[in-house]
Amino acid sequence: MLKLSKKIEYGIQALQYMANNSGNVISAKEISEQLNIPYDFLSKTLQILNKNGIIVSQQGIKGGYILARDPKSTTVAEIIKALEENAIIVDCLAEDEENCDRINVCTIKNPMNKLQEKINYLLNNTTIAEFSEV
Amino acid sequence: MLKLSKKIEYGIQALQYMANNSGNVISAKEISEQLNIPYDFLSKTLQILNKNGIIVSQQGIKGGYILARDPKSTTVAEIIKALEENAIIVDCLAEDEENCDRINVCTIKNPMNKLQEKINYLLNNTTIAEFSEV
DNA sequence: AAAAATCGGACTATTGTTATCCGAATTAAT
DNA sequence: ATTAATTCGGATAACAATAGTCCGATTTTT
Ligand code: FES
Ligand code: FES
Repeated sequence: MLKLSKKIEYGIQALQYMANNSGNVISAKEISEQLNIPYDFLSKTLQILNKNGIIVSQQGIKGGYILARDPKSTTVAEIIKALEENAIIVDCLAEDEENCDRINVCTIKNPMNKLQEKINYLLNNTTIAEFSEV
Repeated sequence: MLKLSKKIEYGIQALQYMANNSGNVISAKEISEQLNIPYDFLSKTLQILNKNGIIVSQQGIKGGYILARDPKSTTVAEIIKALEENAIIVDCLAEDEENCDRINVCTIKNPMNKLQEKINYLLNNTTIAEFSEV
């Protein structure tokens, strides 16, 4: 398994939708209906993206969200991080490496790290803008 | 999340161990003890790798496993497939694409596929041999 | 015959993901 | 002021996937 969560998938799709409607405040309801994403789940996702600076919210009636930045400068890596997830392929590459109870028997850390860095490069170099270009 | 399963992680580490002891038949018990991997779980993993041609088993006392091929020609992508898992980042890129109930509202298939292909390239070009070079 | 190993199926425990619910706060329009 | 539409935020439930365990059968060497 090497799958992105629905939170990330929906998040990216929602950001893509917002990028394609830039200038307008878009409500969670609109995105939910247009993209057939469960409303409550999407709301949570957008709230997290707002909290972490990827989008800006406007509360109250007529409220909704707008992209905080140029789609060209928002990377998939940043979105994943903003959604409070990560893209780490094996436990031992997590920040708190000392935490891994396999550290003493681990013989794959270095080679796995090479692979990880290449994946990071891809995620750091794919932006929301690329999702807008259909 | 973009994590490899323990089955894959243990599998790769076990193959790496076998590559470093090539020529010898290695038992699941030995690998389990040396690498501190749960025996039953590892056994299952090795049996699947055997069934799908990555390693060759020898039954009975003095039995165990040997790599079926040159470590240089066994890729991570092949290992994942042999373990009957996959490395597909979003559902809609699975083989049975028609199966995805979001196909009609999906606006991310093409861009996600580009990312997927780049990841596939990495997995197809990383071999067990690279895990042996410490 | 015994011992040490693979084989294979079933099962359980644990965790992680996905989805839902509900009440509170905010804001615009009436 | 009131109402309506929205975001906010915490709790919880339903579901799925992962990880780990157990046990008996089979194979093969000694
Ligand atoms: S498995 Fe934790 S250090 Fe590699
Ligand atoms: S989400 Fe299934 S086709 Fe894209």
